[in-house]
Amino acid sequence: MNSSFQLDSMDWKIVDALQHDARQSLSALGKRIGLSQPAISERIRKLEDAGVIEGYGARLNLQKLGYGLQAMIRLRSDHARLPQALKQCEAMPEVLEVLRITGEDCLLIRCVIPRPEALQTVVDALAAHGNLTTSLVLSTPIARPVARLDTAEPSARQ
Amino acid sequence: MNSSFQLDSMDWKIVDALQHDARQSLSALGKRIGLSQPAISERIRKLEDAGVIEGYGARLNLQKLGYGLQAMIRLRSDHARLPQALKQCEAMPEVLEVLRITGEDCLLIRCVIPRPEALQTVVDALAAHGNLTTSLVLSTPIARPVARLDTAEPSARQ
DNA sequence: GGTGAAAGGTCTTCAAG
DNA sequence: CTTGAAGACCTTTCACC
Repeated sequence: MNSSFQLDSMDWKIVDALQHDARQSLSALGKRIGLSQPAISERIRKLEDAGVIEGYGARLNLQKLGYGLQAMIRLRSDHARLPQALKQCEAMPEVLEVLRITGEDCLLIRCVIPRPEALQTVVDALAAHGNLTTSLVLSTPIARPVARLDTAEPSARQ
Repeated sequence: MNSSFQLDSMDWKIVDALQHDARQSLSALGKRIGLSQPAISERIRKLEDAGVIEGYGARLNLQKLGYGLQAMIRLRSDHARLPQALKQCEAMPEVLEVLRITGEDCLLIRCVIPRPEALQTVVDALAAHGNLTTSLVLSTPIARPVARLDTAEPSARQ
């Protein structure tokens, strides 16, 4: 099933708490949101089984890992050359994320760069597959986890 | 300070493992990478204290959470109107990430959208702060955690 | 859906090598 | 860095409401 999962307000509290700290104990989580520990355990299991929660990961500081620069590169190419461009992206560990998007540009590529010189090799490699528009990331003013939009109950479907 | 932290190959193995599964037990992690559990514990503590590891979060499936659409919006504005634009972004929970970038566009805004109609309200709100270029995200061909670039060569080239 | 208790596993902290 | 062990904490499982 690729459709959405029905989360009630308790599920969202659990999801919010796990986004903030995925390593906290289930008993601490239970106290925080007012549910018994076995109940938390069961709900998390269901969220995992349903694929809502895909896993747990560490939030890392790219700067401290030695990646002082981040770049967003838009690639404008024709449809036939896309597979080749993606293959090139896969081969470069600097590329963390590739989005296939609508509009004049086909791909939006996020990559990390240890040193300014390293950006050149990435750009050179990608330029073979289309026209590039490269932007350096100066800062990240907003970065936050996904939240429930409707404060109303999810049963309020149109 | 804000500079990089010296990670040896063991530290990188720990970071890689924690990116893959942050909830695994430290003893399991130790067995996987060949280090005793107290040693793992101590290294993780140092990585956390140094700010390399900023926290732990859940990886969520946006589709299953009810966000079928994702959009990347570029906003081109003048410098004086940027604070106002950011304030607007902060006020919209659909906006997950805002990047300040170089180039003709000032901001790159990632947002999630539950239904197509919801994109309109986001776009309308942002359009007051500058010219928008909106792209829908069709797919995410690549999304992977950060890894250590090979010390020898920055990246494999075809 | 919820509680509470027992059994087994895990983390931290310590010693000593 | 390692092993080993003690005590505290956590998770799972179960019976039960």
